[in-house]
Amino acid sequence: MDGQPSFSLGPSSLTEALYESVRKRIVNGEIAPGEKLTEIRIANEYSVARPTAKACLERLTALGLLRRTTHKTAVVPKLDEGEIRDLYFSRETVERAAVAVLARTATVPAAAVRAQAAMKAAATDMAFANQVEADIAFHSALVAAVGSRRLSRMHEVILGEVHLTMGQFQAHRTTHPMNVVHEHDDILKAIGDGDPERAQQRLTHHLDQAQGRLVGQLRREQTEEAHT
Amino acid sequence: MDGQPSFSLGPSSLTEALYESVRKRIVNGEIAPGEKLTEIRIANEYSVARPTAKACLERLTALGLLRRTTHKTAVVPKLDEGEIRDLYFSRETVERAAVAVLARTATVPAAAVRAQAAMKAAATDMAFANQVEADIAFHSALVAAVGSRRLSRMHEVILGEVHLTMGQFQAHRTTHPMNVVHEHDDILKAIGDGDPERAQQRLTHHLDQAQGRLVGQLRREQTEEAHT
DNA sequence: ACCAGTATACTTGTCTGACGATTTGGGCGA
DNA sequence: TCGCCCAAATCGTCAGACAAGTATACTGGT
Repeated sequence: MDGQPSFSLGPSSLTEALYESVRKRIVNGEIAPGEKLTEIRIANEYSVARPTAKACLERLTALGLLRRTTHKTAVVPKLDEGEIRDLYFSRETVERAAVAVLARTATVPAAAVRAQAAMKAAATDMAFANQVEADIAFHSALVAAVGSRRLSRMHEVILGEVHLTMGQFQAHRTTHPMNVVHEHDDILKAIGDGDPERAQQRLTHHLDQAQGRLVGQLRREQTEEAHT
Repeated sequence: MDGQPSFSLGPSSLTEALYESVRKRIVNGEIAPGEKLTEIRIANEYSVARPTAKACLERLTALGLLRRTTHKTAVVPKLDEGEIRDLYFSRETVERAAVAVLARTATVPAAAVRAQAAMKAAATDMAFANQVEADIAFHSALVAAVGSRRLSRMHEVILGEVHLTMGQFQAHRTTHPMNVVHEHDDILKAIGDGDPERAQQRLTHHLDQAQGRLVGQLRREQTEEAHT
């Protein structure tokens, strides 16, 4: 698949490249939730040694992108409603702090506005994958602009699970993406005006909407599944 | 919640036991900051294979308890003032969210009051190590009572670095521990009264005090170091 | 005589292969 | 039909060899 060396100054380390590749496949939904991911399978698919695959699975497990108990096969998790709520509670905690800090100095991250532009483009092209990508980039830019290494690290883990869940529902996506774009704009506007309270309020609203869409999708899927 | 097993006989896994042991040695300051921690050293000290030691060091690096760049030896970090501020900013973000949730339902965690009792006992006995331990347990109980797996996971990482820093300064500790006990009591009181705003305010005050003590200690150490 | 550049050796990290321990699933017997 | 036993598969651990980077010592030049 990865044809030429092309540029592929892909992470100098082999384990790093492997990790990134598997991570991408998981969050993009290429590997279905509940699917068994054995060390041997990874080792064969990528032609690497098993310990290398093992290290990769351990890292992904630590980030919550895989579930595994001792002596059992790792599986990609399917987040239920309770876990989605937990995830978004944690996400809200981190991002509220971030936008408050940014609004206090009226700092609008350049990377966030770039992500917004990319999202609008993806919305008109109906490119779902790019949409999700841009959405992640937007929120990531918000937190990164705070300049706190630890906050960014926490957020990265959270966003990993968010990305995973969005990727799993990506195929059946129905809601119009422009709503999301407008909600993002509202947040940036509040930050630019130096209004921390409004920025936090807008962010909470946006995340509540997103969470609602996910939970709704999940319920729809479950009822549909019960009919089979 | 932390129900019965409570025997916690050494983790069945060898890697787990090794990890816990090394972690304890680091956060307790038994391994000085700046000290080189090679894989071979760990392997020899515990009579385990190199890959096992490697996995251990990788886990600790991921948690921020070790710093390592490619092809260089892992060292236990010495947090400078900027990093301590970053650490406490992240800590405040997480714990503020926690106490707000608890205060909203006026839920005072039983584990927290137990930790308070332990802290008072340690204070009268002048047992520094137990003091730090109880302090960590108190804040950990606060977050755990929220019931959010992800918030607890983030907090665990943060507290690891906090523990590390406190352990490094533990020897030269001068401030009276009763101040800390009273600050903790204020927080619990506000939670019990169901007053989220005051609980957050008390928490922020407490963390500012703690951060100030650490930064002060750090500066004193540096000037003292410059005289040699 | 001192400084800079280079080459060598040591340390460290990474990758590969194999063995033992444990859990899960299926088949046989009661 | 239920329980026990066996077998297959998977995970955890150990041992070894290769490649990369860093530090040190040496030599040449100033």
